[in-house]
Amino acid sequence: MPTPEKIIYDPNPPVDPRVETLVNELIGRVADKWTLLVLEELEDHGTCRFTELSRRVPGISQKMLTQTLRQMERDGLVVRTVHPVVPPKVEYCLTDLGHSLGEAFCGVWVWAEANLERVARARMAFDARG
Amino acid sequence: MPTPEKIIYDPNPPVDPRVETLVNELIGRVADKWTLLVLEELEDHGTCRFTELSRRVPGISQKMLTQTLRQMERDGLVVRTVHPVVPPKVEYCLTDLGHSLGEAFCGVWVWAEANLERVARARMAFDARG
DNA sequence: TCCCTATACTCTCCAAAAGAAAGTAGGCAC
DNA sequence: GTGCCTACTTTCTTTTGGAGAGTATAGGGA
Repeated sequence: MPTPEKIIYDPNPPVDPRVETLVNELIGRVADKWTLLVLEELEDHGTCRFTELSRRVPGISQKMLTQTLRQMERDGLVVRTVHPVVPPKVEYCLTDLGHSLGEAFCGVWVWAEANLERVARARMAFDARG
Repeated sequence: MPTPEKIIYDPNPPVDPRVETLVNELIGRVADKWTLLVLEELEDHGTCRFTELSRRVPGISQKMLTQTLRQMERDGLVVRTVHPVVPPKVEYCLTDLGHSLGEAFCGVWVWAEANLERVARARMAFDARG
């Protein structure tokens, strides 16, 4: 006999599971540490060059910056403009979509700033409990 | 002679760089794929047991679920309640802090749902350009 | 002439993180 | 005894990430 498959009452509105999967994937893609930090820099400083970003985003490697920017470009979050000069000059800026994502993340930045202390205290308490 | 250290005008309000570093760290910690998905499940379904979560969060391994829950507990986002019975029973639920983070992320879920199509189209266009 | 600089990558190598799968504890039903 | 149940660990393999060197090209200086 197959597993009887418990019926659990779900108080939430029925959502197409395929949409949910896609949303989860997109969240996983976009809620990435480096994507967030790059997004924030471009929000704050507008159009930036590659080296400028690598200086501004603390701790990012060139490899990850390139990779992150490519993915963001593919997802339609940034535009990449190449100026055919020597030495090379490439500029990145947010699209409307990228900007709207930045706004969506605004609440998280505010939360982080507001709750730094609480998290720090929670960690100390946890670590003290062993 | 040391590098002359270009002076760039920064239009943003001066923020203590130490605070910024801490916020960045916290964002990196909290804006993690699995943390987000677990947070969302606990928001939607309230208190959950370990196995329930591992069933609900698509694709998570037991190792990552344990690890994610531990970190969330350390950060004060969830409470872990052990019922000393056999077989073991452990329940997880969000704290106020966890709940507030869930609300902060709400905008991102809404954004993802609203912009799935745009991202999909952007990707197709990008891939078509080669 | 040769060398150096600047920029935006790209490549290679190694360490760290994540995933898959099997193992563990310890009562309980059979 | 055998096997089951849950919430983990442990081990092993694969993937990912970071450090650092290499690349192309034009202009400037010795």
